[in-house]
Amino acid sequence: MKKTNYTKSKKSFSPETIRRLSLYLRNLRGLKQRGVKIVSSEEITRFLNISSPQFRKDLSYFGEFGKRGVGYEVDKLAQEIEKILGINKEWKIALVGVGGLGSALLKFPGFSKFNEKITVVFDNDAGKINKVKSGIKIQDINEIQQTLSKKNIKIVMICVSPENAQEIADKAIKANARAILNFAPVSLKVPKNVYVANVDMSCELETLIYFLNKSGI
Amino acid sequence: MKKTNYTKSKKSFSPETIRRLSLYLRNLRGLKQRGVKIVSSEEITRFLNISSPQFRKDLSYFGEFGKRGVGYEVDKLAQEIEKILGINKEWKIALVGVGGLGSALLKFPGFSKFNEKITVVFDNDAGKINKVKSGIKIQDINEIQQTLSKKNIKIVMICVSPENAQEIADKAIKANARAILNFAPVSLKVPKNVYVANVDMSCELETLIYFLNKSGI
DNA sequence: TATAGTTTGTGAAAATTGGAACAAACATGA
DNA sequence: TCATGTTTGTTCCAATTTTCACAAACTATA
Repeated sequence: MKKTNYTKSKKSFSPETIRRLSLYLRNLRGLKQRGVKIVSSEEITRFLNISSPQFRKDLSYFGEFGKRGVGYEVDKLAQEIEKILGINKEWKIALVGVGGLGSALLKFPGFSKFNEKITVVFDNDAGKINKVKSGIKIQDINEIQQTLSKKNIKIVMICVSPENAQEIADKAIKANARAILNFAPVSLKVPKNVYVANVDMSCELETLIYFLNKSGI
Repeated sequence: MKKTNYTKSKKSFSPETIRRLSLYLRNLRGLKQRGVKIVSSEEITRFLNISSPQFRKDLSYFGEFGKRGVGYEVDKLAQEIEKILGINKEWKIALVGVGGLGSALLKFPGFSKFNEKITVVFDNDAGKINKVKSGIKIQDINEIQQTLSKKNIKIVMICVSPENAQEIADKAIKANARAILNFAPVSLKVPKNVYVANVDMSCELETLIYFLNKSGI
């Protein structure tokens, strides 16, 4: 008897695939700015430390976006990846902790462009609350619950000291945050339905030092 | 005939192992500060999203550091990992670009503590050159060659705009830098003997948004 | 000393991830 | 229209990475 293929298993991809899609997207935007209309998998991966089959396979998990014998339309593929990542819609972000790093992130062009916008800012320092920074009024951290609910914000960037990071994470989650971008050098404990990404500079630096040191100065 | 074991193949480990060692170290330092003397592989991994066999195996690539039936001495293991990573000696770091992010990194406690120190700072803005920031005098970027050579600095943090990042990387490499911690959202092209680690915030954020979006808001 | 209870270190299995190869699809030019 | 050359999408295979399971080593207690 012939087996039907209804259960054709959609092969699952690595989370690394998603990270790479983000890289591809950045590159595509650069190409677009330079006026490039068509790009091949070979060209786009040439300087990315990624193989061209890897690129094609990453895309294949989500559909067919190229034309054989030709390549990929830069603009169209960029839009498709934006759709895949979900950044075709606007995402509002709350930032907690307006110290040096928090202030820098408020000005960071990588965020303010496109559809990822820091729209609310919190701090616990009375000297900062109600001041305006980069066009945004700093709110009391104790208002986080009502503000996130009212504005329906699900993403929180934590830029406070490692000692306070867990407490802030707890407050954010209580206020229905679902995703945390953590800049504090500490491991956060969160429930399973909350996503955490760590931007861990000292970890990157130490990894770098290991390989540098091993190579003999 | 009995085979000698001189050629016992030291199994090779993943680069992820190194990244995890850095995480373990941070945790051990936290435990030490809280006065904990002994820790088991189960306890230390409990909140790290890492399994306890993974922890033990990661360490096993470098030696035996625990006592069976007991666990690991917190302070001793921390020192051993510092030795493995090479951060038991002091590493001098140059920072290029004293904008918002660069200024924040100068104050970042995760770097200034321990043996990783930013000792030189460069910028190309005449208004900033020769000013002192966080106790360090900002130098002209054009002095990078002689300064890195003279002070024997091998690690460079790049905190400039994505447009200028490649040019800065080229200058740093020409000045004999061997490791680059890149904060600019761009992929750098470097020779094979230069190590690059990227701290890529927008990439992390977009990965986060993907999973958040997929989960249904 | 012997026994029971822990926890490490590690070899082997399982799972995941990346790479190579190739058929299918398209373009071009004769 | 046909042949040639190019590039994608995908299957299969190789390599890497993680997990599992358990012997070895240690403590504590009777």
